[in-house]
Amino acid sequence: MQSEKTTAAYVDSLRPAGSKRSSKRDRIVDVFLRQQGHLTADDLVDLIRKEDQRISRATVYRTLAWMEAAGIARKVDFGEGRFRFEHSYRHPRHFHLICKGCNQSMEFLSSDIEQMIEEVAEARKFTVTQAVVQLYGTCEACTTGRPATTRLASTESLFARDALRIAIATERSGREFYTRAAAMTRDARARSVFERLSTAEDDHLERLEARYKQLLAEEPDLESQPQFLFFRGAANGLFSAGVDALRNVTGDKDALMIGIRCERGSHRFFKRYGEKFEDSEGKRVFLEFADEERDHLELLIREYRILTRKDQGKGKAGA
Amino acid sequence: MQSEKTTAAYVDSLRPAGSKRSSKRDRIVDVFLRQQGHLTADDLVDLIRKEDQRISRATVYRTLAWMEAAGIARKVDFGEGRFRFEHSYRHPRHFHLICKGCNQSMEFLSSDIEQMIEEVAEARKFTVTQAVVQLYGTCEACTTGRPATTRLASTESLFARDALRIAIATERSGREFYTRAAAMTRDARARSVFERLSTAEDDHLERLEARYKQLLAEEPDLESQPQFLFFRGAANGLFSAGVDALRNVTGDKDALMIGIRCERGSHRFFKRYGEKFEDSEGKRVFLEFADEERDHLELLIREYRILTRKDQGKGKAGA
DNA sequence: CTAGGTGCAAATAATTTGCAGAGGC
DNA sequence: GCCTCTGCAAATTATTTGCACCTAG
Repeated sequence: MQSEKTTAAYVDSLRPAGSKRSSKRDRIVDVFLRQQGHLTADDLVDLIRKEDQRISRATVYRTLAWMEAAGIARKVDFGEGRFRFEHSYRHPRHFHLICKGCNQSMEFLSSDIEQMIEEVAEARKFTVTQAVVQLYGTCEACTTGRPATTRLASTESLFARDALRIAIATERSGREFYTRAAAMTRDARARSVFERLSTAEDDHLERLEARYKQLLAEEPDLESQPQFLFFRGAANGLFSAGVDALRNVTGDKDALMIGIRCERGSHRFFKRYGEKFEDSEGKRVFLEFADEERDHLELLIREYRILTRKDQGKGKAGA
Repeated sequence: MQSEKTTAAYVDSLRPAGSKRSSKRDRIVDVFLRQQGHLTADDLVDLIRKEDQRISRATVYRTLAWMEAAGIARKVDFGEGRFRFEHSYRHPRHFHLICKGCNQSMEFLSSDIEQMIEEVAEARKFTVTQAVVQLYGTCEACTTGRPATTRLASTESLFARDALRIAIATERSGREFYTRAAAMTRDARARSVFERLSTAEDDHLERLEARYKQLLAEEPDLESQPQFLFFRGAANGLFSAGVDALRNVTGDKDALMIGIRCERGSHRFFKRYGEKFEDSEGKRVFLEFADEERDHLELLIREYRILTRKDQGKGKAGA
């Protein structure tokens, strides 16, 4: 459970200027942040009433609107004819699976869907501010008997777990890519760059694996929980396509170009998913890695330019 | 504009058993089917009242529920706190872009998103009955000035246009694939199969192109309308990957195998999109092509088996 | 002191329902 | 004649608002 201090700091960081504090609102926000799942306004009123009878339904509605404006709460619509609310604290944006049998909702995220959405929006010149993806149907528990899965882990933990898995696969494939590239590269400078990056990826890999272990130590049942983050191309690491491509490659420049492409994808991945956390340490680690991948990227580009100049020099000399 | 006869037949085909007809309901259904776009219950009441003052709001609500149950109407929720309704007649299922500026909604479809959704559902063992994808934001007209694009074409026409484009690209790439495969194949039987299929694809191509031209003749501005159907892998035809793959191939069996894979994708495409039409001639054409592609597929598989037996025979004879 | 914030009760807004009468088969 | 459909008005549900009072800065 999160300490009150942490959520208080979180709320303070979002509290809009020119709004006065009030004990009622603080109490509502506090109760709301202690919940998980998707509450209706009425659910929240009931929860509040357990702690304080003197809070009116109107105030709860007003506070919900206030929290939404502040970015503390997100309004979600499951087509029930009323809204539900989920909080953003340590809770990245996501999509929903909604079971019509048990009225439970599950969360997931798909990089691939997000990307397709961006492509559609771009083609239509549409600026997306909010993407809603909701799959209605029947969950596993309702289809089979009723052994409802133990749903314990927070979205944040699941997100961290899956993002780390992808990151680890990426670093692993990156290490392989750079090791192979170093072995096949003739240009000495380029080779030493590949060697350096191979070592760097190895270092990242160790840190990520340590973090993954730590995560599992904190929540041992995390590994058995269902997949949350879907990211097709990255299941084997963002460099795995590059490793394949390396096989049909002859020049050092080609290897650098492949590295650039992979590294760019990798940078984007860490940046994008680092930013997905509304708040957390995971965010810090991912953004730090994003920076390092960007450094790698720049290094590769620099090296590519040098090699290109060399070739041109040769070309000119030869001509 | 659709003839009344056609929509009447459509409604009759969906009318549930044991329900009796009534002039009021018929009138409401008729008015509803004449509209396009997403109507609120109130919009519909207003429209009805223009033709008949004696119809009550309750009846409209009840008829809307009746139409939804019959599959004539689809309830859509744009998070406005009330529902809207769109009809299914000649109107395939789709996703929505919703502009918060002008409250207009646009429709689109993405094969890729649909596929990702299926993958997520399968991984979570979730049975999806309805997939909602809604992108909220600002449309082009609201972002720039106000030259609102002429939105005239029906979803069905746009769907037909884009599906035909993909189909044409697929047949074109299929023809190229089979022509090349025939040229490089040593086995006489297999070669003649490839030649036959090349001719078949050429025939399909002509028919599809004729249909496409006809579509444009009916609605000349169709080509300038925005993209409706998004299907990444198929922009260059479902065989284009096969054409590429053919370059790195040596055996006749490999060529057959690539053909099988492409043909399977192509069959799926025609089947899936043929079925998307709630009702139409496009459906018939697509399903007919799906059948023919399935025949191709079976032919290829048969040929593949024969070639495999030959090889085994040789292998045994040689051993 | 003054701009918010709060409670209460009334207002809205979309949709549903009970009931008595009308109408199709 | 029976069962469904319909109109009307009242009920229900989720949410918002007017207004008088309260409270933090």
